[in-house]
Amino acid sequence: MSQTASIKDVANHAQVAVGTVSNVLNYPDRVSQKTKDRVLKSIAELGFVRNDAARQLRAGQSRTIGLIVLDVGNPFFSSVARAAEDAATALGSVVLVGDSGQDASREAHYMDLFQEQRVQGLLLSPVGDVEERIDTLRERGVPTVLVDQLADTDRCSSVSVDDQEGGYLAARHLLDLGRRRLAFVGTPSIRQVSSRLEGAQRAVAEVPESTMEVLDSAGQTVLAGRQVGNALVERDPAERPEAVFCSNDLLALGVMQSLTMLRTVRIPEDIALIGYDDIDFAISAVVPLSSIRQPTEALGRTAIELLAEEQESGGTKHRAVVFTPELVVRQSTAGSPN
Amino acid sequence: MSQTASIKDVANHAQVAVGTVSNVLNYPDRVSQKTKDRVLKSIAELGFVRNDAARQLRAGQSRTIGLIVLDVGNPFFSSVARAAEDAATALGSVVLVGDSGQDASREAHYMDLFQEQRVQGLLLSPVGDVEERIDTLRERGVPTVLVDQLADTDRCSSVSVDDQEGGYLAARHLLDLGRRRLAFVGTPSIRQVSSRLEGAQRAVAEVPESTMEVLDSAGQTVLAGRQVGNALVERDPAERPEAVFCSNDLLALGVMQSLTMLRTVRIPEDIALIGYDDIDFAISAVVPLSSIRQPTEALGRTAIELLAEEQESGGTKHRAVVFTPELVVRQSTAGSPN
DNA sequence: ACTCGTCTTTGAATCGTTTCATTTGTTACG
DNA sequence: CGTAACAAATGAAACGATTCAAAGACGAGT
Repeated sequence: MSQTASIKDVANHAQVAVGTVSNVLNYPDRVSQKTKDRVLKSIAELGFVRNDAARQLRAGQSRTIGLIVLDVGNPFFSSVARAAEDAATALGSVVLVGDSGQDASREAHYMDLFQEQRVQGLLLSPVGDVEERIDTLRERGVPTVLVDQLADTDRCSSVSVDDQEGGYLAARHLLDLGRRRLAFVGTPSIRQVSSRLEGAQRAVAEVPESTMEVLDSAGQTVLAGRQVGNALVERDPAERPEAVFCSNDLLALGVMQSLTMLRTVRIPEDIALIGYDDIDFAISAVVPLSSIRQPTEALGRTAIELLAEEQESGGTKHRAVVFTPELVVRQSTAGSPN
Repeated sequence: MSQTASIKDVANHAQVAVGTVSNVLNYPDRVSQKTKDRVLKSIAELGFVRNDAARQLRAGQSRTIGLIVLDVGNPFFSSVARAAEDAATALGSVVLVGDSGQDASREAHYMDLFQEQRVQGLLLSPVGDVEERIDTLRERGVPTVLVDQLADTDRCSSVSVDDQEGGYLAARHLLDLGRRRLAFVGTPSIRQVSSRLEGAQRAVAEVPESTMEVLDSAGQTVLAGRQVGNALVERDPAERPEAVFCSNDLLALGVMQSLTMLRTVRIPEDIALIGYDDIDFAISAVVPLSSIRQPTEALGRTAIELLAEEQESGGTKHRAVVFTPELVVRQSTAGSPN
């Protein structure tokens, strides 16, 4: 009683064969009402709970989908995760979330773990170069969908948002305000970030006399943003950029904190500031933050859909869905456009 | 090759017995160097990956810990979850996170799921009345630790923060500012929230002429806060409270958005506002938000420690750890104290 | 050459399900 | 009354790892 009862215990207690108990659980129609009642009663009395490990072992597959994100603390990812969970639940699956924290070894750790768990599939927002590993996974029958990053459709499916376009929109917006000396804050080693940077550089290239410096941040968190912000505050005012584009809202909020802390810098008058992701907290910032909105629910939902397609096709057909980002203008970039 | 190789395949390929392969994996010392090399080579060639289901089945236990939180989107919980994950990783376990969304049926769903997975233990931030269910779990050998809620030490362990004290601190602070007509915003059906409310009421009882109305919000999110805020804005100014205490920062930020949107209400002059949790975003709000800080890392870490203790004692000894919250004063409650 | 002890290796048994070919039971019909 | 048709129940055989008693290999000591 103290230890969990097995299906065999239930069978003994209900005076039936183990197969019958299994049928009650999985194919209730095959069992007569009378037997069913008896078995269910025994299940309740013994407090029987299915052993998922045994079930999986037999089935050869779990009902589990692995999701590896760059940072669960980032509302962008928790929103994507939530959407994916909901979509998966509707299909009778469960999503396990792993947080790589932008660390390639933690990412690898979770990939190994999920492989051992024989997950149905993997949703991955990659840190490093994972193309080879994904090939391996596919060979081993673990379909993978890249999330928030475009993939070759030869290799695997992906859902993403056009980061170049988003970067372009952000920088173009800053330039349209009349700002010429821009700064980009982020960690370009992440592919999404470098795409946003490229887009921004394209916009800068279109406007004569405009420049953009790149400030590499230590991570993509509020804290990292604060550090960059402090560095900006310490600069000679003439050396400060006129506008700052942060590769996500967390960074932007951190930068904002530092800039506004000592009231030496005014936003947007002295420095216009724009983030990326349009998280819920952007609107309620000290200075409501302009941002680039991404459709998080659609990302999460589509990721699950694509995974289902991969499974159906046996991992042969891949599809890349790309959403379009949207500029959201708020006070942090208010000001007379030229 | 396309399908995953089993330990038996490896054994054949390396010309050894299955037991030897298992030993290479689990007790490398028992195996001679020569054999080990050969087996490892076969493992690499066949791309063998351990099947966790089979391992668990045999072991009777998984290396998994279940964590059910009220809302992963809430930075408070994602921070606790992160700390718990780190602590668990150090012990060689993995944390699976389930989001109940403050819904008792989703909570039950995850409890069932984790039970089927035969988790090592459960960390639970409960929505409804779970005491009975916890008794059942304990009987079935699943130790449970309540997170962010005090428990009878007869039944199970718990890590929590003194919510009454936190509520008292918040309300007392508002009263000390000279405010007399307070409002409390939250969902008192959640135990943590009702404790905070009780603490606040204790403070109000200490100050003559002071009152506090209770505004029941639909959830504990930014959106729910916005709704309450809108209702306050629509009130006749004379009917509005002089100070508002929200049972968490998300609600407070939502209320703040509504109040400051139309600039009809000034914070803190017209309404002083305080939240709870002191999430990272509180400091960078339109009006930097006063709050009650909780030690999230300590909560997560301690939860795992207590779970380990439960396991060692076989679920007989329980312990309740209670941390003390801390008032953090920012601009949203600035003003001359009386 | 033989025994003893140590170090390796073996392979059958086990964990708890699901599956499926068989057996058993029941009803209907000629 | 015999049997065909169908429904319900059975139980042995997987699934893939770990465990452990037993067997095998090998060198040292007598």
